[in-house]
Amino acid sequence: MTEVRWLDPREQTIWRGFLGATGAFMEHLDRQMQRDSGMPLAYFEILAVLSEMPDRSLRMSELAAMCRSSRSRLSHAVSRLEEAGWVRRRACESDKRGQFAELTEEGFKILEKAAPGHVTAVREHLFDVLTPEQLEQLEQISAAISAGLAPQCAKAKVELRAEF
Amino acid sequence: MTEVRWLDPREQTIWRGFLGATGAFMEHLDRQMQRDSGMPLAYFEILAVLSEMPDRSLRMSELAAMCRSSRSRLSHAVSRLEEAGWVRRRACESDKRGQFAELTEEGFKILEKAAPGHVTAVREHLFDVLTPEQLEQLEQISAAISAGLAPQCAKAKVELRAEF
DNA sequence: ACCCCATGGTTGAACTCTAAACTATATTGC
DNA sequence: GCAATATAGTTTAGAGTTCAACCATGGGGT
Repeated sequence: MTEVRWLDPREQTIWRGFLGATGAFMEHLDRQMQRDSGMPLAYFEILAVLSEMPDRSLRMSELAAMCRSSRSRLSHAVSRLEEAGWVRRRACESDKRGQFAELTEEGFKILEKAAPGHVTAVREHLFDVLTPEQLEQLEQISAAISAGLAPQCAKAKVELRAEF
Repeated sequence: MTEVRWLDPREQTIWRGFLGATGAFMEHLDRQMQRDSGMPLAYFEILAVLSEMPDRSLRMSELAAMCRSSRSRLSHAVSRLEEAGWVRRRACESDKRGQFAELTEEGFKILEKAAPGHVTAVREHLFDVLTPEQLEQLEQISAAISAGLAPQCAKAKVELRAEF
């Protein structure tokens, strides 16, 4: 139980800047998707991930992992997408607990319509505003943050077990 | 109406890395706050911003701007925080449409309790995993993204006017 | 074979967020 | 001074998310 190391003014500036930039950027992308294609960005990501899979289908839990989504959230989302006719569920033969989510033909068409606007927005507000060096740096920074987070998840699991 | 410039594999990697890192990081902070202090990160930010103001109070719209929140969202959030007794609304004398949100003594205490865990998490997963040079870079990158987004907002307002 | 627990996934309730409509006050231009 | 419009903030309805509880199947150990 040591003393808290508060953020000094310089760190505050960096932190607020980071929050502001990523927050505004993500919000912009989400709004763009909602406005132009009538779905939240998270749903677009589901369609996008599915479209890149052989058979355009994936087990629910794998899909959740790829989309950084909880199982519950994905389940709700897929239900919604299923109602829209863009995704269909299929049982898994080898594991009867399992479910596949599969992109429908209609879902693929919707994805094709939505993708250009999304990619354009990403390019315009990320790749076009950063220099090649900055992109390199951003890659390293992202990697470092992810790496610093990974043990945390592992630790959480261990602690869960340790409760007995 | 020119051709879409799709992301090449390298750009895809950077983009996915960025999404993964920021997504996981923010989610971690949100979960930490929810678990340890029973409120979403967004609510903590409201309390934090208020606490730094003279009189610990701020007009609703200014508060919304500082928290990168819509007016509607802030209104809901403040209602919730008011129920909890952590914030109180006060009418504005000079502009009778206006409202101040003011941090209560109890709200300040809650904030003091929640802050150490939050700051520690931010430090642990951001400042401790990046080198001083990377922090510098991140600051520049954030600034560039924000700058690239700012004209967009201005443009949106102009277009709104142009509809007449 | 059976018990125990882990895993895959869904569900329902409570909560948060968004968008649009709405009220009330302020401001502007004639 | 008044109509038109802009601004501040709230409200309502609907959509999305979270959390915990839940069902069903799978996989050991004994």
